[in-house]
Amino acid sequence: MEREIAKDGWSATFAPHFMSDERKTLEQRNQMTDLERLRHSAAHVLATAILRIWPEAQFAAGPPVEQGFYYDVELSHRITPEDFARIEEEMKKEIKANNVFERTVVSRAEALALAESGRLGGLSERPGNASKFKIGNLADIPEGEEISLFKNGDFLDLCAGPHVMRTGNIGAFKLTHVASAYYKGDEKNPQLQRIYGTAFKNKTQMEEYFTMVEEAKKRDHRKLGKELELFTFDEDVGPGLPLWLPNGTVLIEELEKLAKETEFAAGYDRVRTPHLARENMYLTSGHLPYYAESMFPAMELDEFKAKRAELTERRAQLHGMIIAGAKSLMVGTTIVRIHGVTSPIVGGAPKLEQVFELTDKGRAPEQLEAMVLDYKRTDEELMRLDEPDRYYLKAMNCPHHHKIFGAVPRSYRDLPLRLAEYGTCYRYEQSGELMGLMRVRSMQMNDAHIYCTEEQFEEEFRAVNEMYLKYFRIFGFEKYQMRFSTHDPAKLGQKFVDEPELWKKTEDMVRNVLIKSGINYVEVPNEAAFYGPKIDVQVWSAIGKEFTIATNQVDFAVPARFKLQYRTRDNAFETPLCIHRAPLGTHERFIGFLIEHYAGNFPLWLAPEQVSVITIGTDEPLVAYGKAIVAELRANGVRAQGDFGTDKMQGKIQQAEQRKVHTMLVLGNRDLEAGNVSVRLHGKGNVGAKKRDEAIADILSAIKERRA
RNA sequence: GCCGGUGUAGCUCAGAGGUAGAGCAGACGAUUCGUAAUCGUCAGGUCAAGGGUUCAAUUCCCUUCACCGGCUCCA
Repeated sequence: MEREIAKDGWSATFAPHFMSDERKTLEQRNQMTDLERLRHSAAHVLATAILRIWPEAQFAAGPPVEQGFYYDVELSHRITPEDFARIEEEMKKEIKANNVFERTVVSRAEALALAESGRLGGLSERPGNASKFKIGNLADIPEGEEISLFKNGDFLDLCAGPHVMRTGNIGAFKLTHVASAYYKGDEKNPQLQRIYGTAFKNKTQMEEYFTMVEEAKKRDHRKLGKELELFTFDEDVGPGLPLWLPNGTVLIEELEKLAKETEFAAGYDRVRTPHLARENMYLTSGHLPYYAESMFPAMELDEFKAKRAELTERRAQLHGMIIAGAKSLMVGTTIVRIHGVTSPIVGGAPKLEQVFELTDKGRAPEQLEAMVLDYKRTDEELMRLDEPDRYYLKAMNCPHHHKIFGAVPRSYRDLPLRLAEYGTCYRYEQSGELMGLMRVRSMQMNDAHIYCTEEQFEEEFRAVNEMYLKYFRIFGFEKYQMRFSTHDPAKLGQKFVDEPELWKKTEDMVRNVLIKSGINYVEVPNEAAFYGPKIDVQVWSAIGKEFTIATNQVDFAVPARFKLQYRTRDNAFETPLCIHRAPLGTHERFIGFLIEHYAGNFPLWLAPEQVSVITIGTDEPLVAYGKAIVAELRANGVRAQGDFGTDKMQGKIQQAEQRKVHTMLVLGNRDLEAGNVSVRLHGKGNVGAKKRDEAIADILSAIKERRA
């Protein structure tokens, strides 16, 4: 697997790492780096230590990961960070013993026997405590593949390796946190305790790592968002629903400006659509029921709510009365027919919705008969009431855009039609998955849908990819990965629309564009959208979490569901292809990522506070000079403000630096006399005096050109 | 959603079964200063919410809510 080397250093250990969902092959395992071997070995040492304290522990999997290693363990004792010290003590002993990692190859039967006896993942045989997870792991090893065991000291484990030579090779390690994980990642399996740690060749490297982690935490968008007053969350508003403060709103509006300019130049038309729509549209689009659990529950508009409640109540009363009446009068007699099926009353009561019909009218008192008729009437009336009208908050903009496409007759001459909107979508993400701005429940998407013919597809798709790259150059993104997601033929008709030829055709088209454009990408099977293949751009947050920041998807299925058509040159009807694209993703995630990318030190064009004019002292002529400069900047659309108060200059500068104001113009009497301003840049310090007009012109051009 | 952790002033955090503290931010006053903080005064809290134990709970217990970490890198 290719690994990018981070240029700025902070992200080195968070470099992209693509692992397929499938079990890692032996071949891949043998490509483990030295550090990964060491960490994998540390996981075995961790298991050894845990077993010395809790011999009954059952182990599942203990691989190396991006930032260290873990081992999954089942244990009735809840391991907490308070236990770390004693576990680490035992680990140190094992490392000090400098035991060799001995590899042995065994037959499947031998391995199974060792697992049954509890020996695998144990320090000794444990009768009655079979290594159940190891048995499960064993089952995943393909027939014919070598089965190997590794042993360090008394600890014997089913393991494909590879390891370092001796436990003593683990120079430095530390347990970091404990979490939970399902065995084999399946929530139907038992939940295990996952003990995380990290390990390095030596102490110095480990210390460097922890320093870097601290640094990374400082650029976490959640921390900076608070410090710079960009956004906030409020319990009363709801989880995952960010409130954009004025500073954050500046970022949004600058991004929108960029997107609107870029899209206008690229021939997009802007549209606007409501935040919700009727149920029926989402039945057409296929979001219901398949996407339903990611959508907020429906809002029900029930014109007949009161009437419905009244009738339901009445029907329930009649039901009770009929049953009671029938029972008391004719116990054990079949007197009631329900939807044509006669059944005795005694015993189970018929269901409320069922219609009663007396079968033995001669014996039924009039009163009872009247009640049955009333019941039937009530029931029928209830059935005649219109269904309530249901509205859903939109989780995607595509259905609305499809409706716009379909709103007027389209000709091939109208294509490609590019409909763009910063549409606000709402998704009911699981509570545990929310994460600052990176995963939210309300989001504004840099969305557009391009309707085109098959012939136009390649050019359109290529142009979208170029738009990404253009944006990424502006922002100076270097560490990202294009991920091409394709379908899995085995899941046609389930996870993916059942159109094998179309899948193949569009995937080939997309792959072609990628290769022709010389774009570096990884292809991931089984990750496509249900309606077509897609390209996602993956980035990593400050603390190393992977996110999709932009997406470009092909849709050859949903336009047909909406019966979208255009008139062809030969006067026939054809369904267009649709490209869903969001190069700037959503405001929420994109800005979350930008905050971390820039560590809050935004370029001038984006900075919420672009210029602060600071006077040294409060002399009237000086303040007047400062005010004039602020006014001129603001007249030119620059977010400038003056700090003319009585604080000391150093104090004003510190305030501005802490707010990460991009440019500070410091004015003293010397500047006033010379017609100068002293320019100070955030993080760069004083860069010297300049003529006032020159300084203003520089600021304006840097903004206009969106210079980094 | 599930497992674990956390929740004290706007922010960062201290504290303890006997009724709450600091720094910064804020307000007011003084300070006239050349590139990351001058000084003083004042104000700030139902200690997340609800319930329980107790003479007494912010502290112990339970529930709820929110946030954080993990559940995706599976011998």
